[in-house]
Amino acid sequence: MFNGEHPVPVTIYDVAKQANVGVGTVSRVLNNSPRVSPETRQHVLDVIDTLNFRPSPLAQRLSRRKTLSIGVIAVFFTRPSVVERLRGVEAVIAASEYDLIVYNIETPAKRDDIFCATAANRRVDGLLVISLTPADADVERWRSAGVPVVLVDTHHPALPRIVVNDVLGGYQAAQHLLELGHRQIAFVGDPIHTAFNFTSSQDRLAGMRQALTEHGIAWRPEYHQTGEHDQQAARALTHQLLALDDPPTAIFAASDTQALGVMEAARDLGIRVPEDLSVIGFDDIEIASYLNLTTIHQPLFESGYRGINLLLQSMDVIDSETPREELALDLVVRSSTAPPAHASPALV
Amino acid sequence: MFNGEHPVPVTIYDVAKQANVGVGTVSRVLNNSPRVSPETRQHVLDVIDTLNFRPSPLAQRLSRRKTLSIGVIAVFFTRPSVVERLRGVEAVIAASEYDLIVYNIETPAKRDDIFCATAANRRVDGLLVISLTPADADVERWRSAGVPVVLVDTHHPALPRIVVNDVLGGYQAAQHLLELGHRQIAFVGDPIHTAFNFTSSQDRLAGMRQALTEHGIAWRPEYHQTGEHDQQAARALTHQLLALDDPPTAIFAASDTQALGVMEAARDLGIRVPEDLSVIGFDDIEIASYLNLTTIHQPLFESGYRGINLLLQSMDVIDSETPREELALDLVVRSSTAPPAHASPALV
DNA sequence: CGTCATCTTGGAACCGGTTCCATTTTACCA
DNA sequence: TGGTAAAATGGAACCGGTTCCAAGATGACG
Repeated sequence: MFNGEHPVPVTIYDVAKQANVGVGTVSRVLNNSPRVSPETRQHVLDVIDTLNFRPSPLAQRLSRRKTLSIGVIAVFFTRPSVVERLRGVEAVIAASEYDLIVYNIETPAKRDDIFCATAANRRVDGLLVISLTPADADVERWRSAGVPVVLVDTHHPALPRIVVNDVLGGYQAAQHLLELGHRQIAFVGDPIHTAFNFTSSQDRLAGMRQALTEHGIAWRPEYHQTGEHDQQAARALTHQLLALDDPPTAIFAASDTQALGVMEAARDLGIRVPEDLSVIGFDDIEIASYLNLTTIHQPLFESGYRGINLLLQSMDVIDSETPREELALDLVVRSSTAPPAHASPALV
Repeated sequence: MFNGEHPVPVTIYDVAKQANVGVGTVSRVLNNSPRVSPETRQHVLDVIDTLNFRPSPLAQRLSRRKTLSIGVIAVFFTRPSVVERLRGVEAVIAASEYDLIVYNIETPAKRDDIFCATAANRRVDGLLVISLTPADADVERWRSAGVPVVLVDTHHPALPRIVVNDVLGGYQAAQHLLELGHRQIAFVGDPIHTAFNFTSSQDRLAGMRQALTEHGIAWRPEYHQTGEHDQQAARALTHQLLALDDPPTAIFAASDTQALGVMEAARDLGIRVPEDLSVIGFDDIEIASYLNLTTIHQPLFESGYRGINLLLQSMDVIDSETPREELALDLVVRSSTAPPAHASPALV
C-alpha cells in the first residue's frame, strides 16, 4: 500500500459496470428492494464486496433529501442528570442510521441562537430538546421549517414530550418523610427564576407542600431555602437550616446533587444521617446508590431513550397528534432516611 | 401561514433566475469569491434576502465532497474530566461551519467497532479521539481512508496529539507534599490494567515515585492503593490506608474524583484535612475549587479546544508532520494540604 | 483607434446516489 | 404456442450545490 495515497472512491457506477447491470439495480440491491431477482442480487453483492464499495452517505443524503442527522439541544456539562439522559439518546442513535449532533447551550442567548439556527439551516432531520423550554415563536419556526421536535423534561402544548410528574414526585418524597413521622421538613432547591426557567424544582416543592397541607402541617417559610443548582450552594443553605432555633428533622433536596450538599453540611456539623437528620433527594443519579441516598428515582437514561424513539417515530409518520409520555417515578428507600429521633423535640 | 404546509425549497436556480444572473455567479457570491463585481454581488444578496434563500448543506457537502462534520470519540459520561474536554471541543465547533458528532464508547468492543466504522463509512471529515489508544491497525485504516485524526490525552507515534506530561505532574504533586515536610505519602489511583488501558494514573505514580527517590524516601508498597476510578472506591481504599499502623500524613490521588473519596474517608474517621492529613488531587475539575482541594491543574477545556483547532488545521493543510502539543500543568495550592502535624509521628 | 490583458459572467459538467418510467424478460394460462 | 400479466432491469432525470472553461465586457496603453 502506498503512503499518502488518497482513497480510490468506488461509486455505484463502477459497481454497475463491473456487474453488467444498471445503476438502478445496484441501488435496489443496496436498499433491499424486493424488485431484484435473487441471482442478480447475489451477483451484485459479490461485486460490491470485491470492489469494497460503500455508498457515499453524502450522495444518499442529497438524493433522499434527508440529513440522516438528529440534533440534541441541552445544557450539558453542568447537571449530571442531563448527561445521563444523553446516554439514553446515544444508545438509540448508535444503533440507527442517524448521526447524533450535539448542541451545548451555555447561555440563554446561545439557546435562542441555536433554536433559530436549527429551524433555518436544514442540518438535522429532527430535534430533541432537553429541559429547555422553547417559546411559541421557536415552535412556529420549527413547524414551518418542517423540523420535527420532541421535548424531554419540559413542556410546550404543541410538541410531543417525555416528562415526569414532578409535582407527584415531590408529593411522594414528602409523603415518605411524613410516614416516617417527620413533621419538621425543609426544602432545598433552585431559585424561582433560573436562567433557563427550569421548573422542576418548583414543581417538586409544590408537591411537597400539597402533602404537608394534607397532613395539616403549616408551611414554614424559613424551611424553604433556594440557591444555585450545585452541591456547594446546597451545603451552605443547609448550614442555615441547621442553625435555626428549631431545625428541621428532615430535608427534601430538589435534586441528588443538592442532596449531596445537604449530607455534606450535616457531616460538617457532626449531625448524623439518618439518625439526627433524614435526607431525601431526587433523580437517582449514579452516585446516589453509592451514598445510600434515599431518593425519587427518575428514569433519566430511559427519558433520552424514549425521547429519541418518539422522535424517530414522529419523523416517518406525519401524525398531527402530540403524544405525551409520562414516565414513572419511584421512591427508592436507602439509608439516608429514618424516623425522627424523638417524636417532637422541643429544642436542639 | 398555512398549517402543515411543507417549506418551499428555494434553490440557487431560483435565485439566479430572479436576479438575472447565472448560478455560477450566485455560487461565487455565496462563497465570497472576489470574482464578482460589487454591484452584482449586492444585487444577488438582495435577491437572496428577498427569497430568504439558504443554500442546502446537503448539496454543498456532496459537491464539495466534505461532510462538514467532525467526530469525537471518547468514554463520556463516566469521568467529569472528559465532559469538560468536550466543552472545549464544542466551543470551537459551534463557531465553525462543522457539526459535532459524538460517539460514546462504553466497552472495548464498541471502541473497536467505532474505530473501524469511522474509517469506512466516510461520515466525518476528521476525528478527535480522547483518552483512548488506537491500535496500529486502526491508525492505518484511518490513514488509508484519508481521515485525519488528532488524539487528546493519549498517544500514538503516527498521530498528532495534545497531551500533558503526567509523569511531571505526579512529580510536581509529590514535590509539593515533600516541600511541606511530608515523608509518609500514599497514592490512590487506578488499577494497572483498566478496560481501556488508561495510563495517566500510572504515569502520575511514576512521577511521584521519582520525586520520592530523589528525596531518598523508600517506596512503601502498603501506601499504594488502586481501585476503580470513582469516589466511593477511593473512599474505601483510603479507609485501608488510614487503618495502617503507620498511616500516611499525605495522600496523592490520581484524580480529583478520587481525591473527593479520600477526603470523604477522612471525614468519616474524624480526621481533619489538612491538619491531620494532606490531600492533593489531579485535574482541577470544577468541584475542586469549591472544596478547596489542592490539585494539579490540567487544562481540560483547553485540551479539547486546542485539539479541535489542531484537527481543523491538519484538515486543510496536508502536512506530513505529526505535531505534538504539550499543555502545561500547574500546581494549584488550596487548603487541603499543609505541613504534617508533627515532624514524624510515631503512632496515630 | 486597434490590441491585448484583466475582470466578469454564464452555464455545462460534475459530485454519487435515488427514483420512476419505459423496456425487456419471464411465467403462466388458455 | 401465442398472448398477456407480472417480474426484472436499464438508464435518464433529478437532488442542489461547486467548479471550470469559454466568452463577453471593460479598460489600459502604444
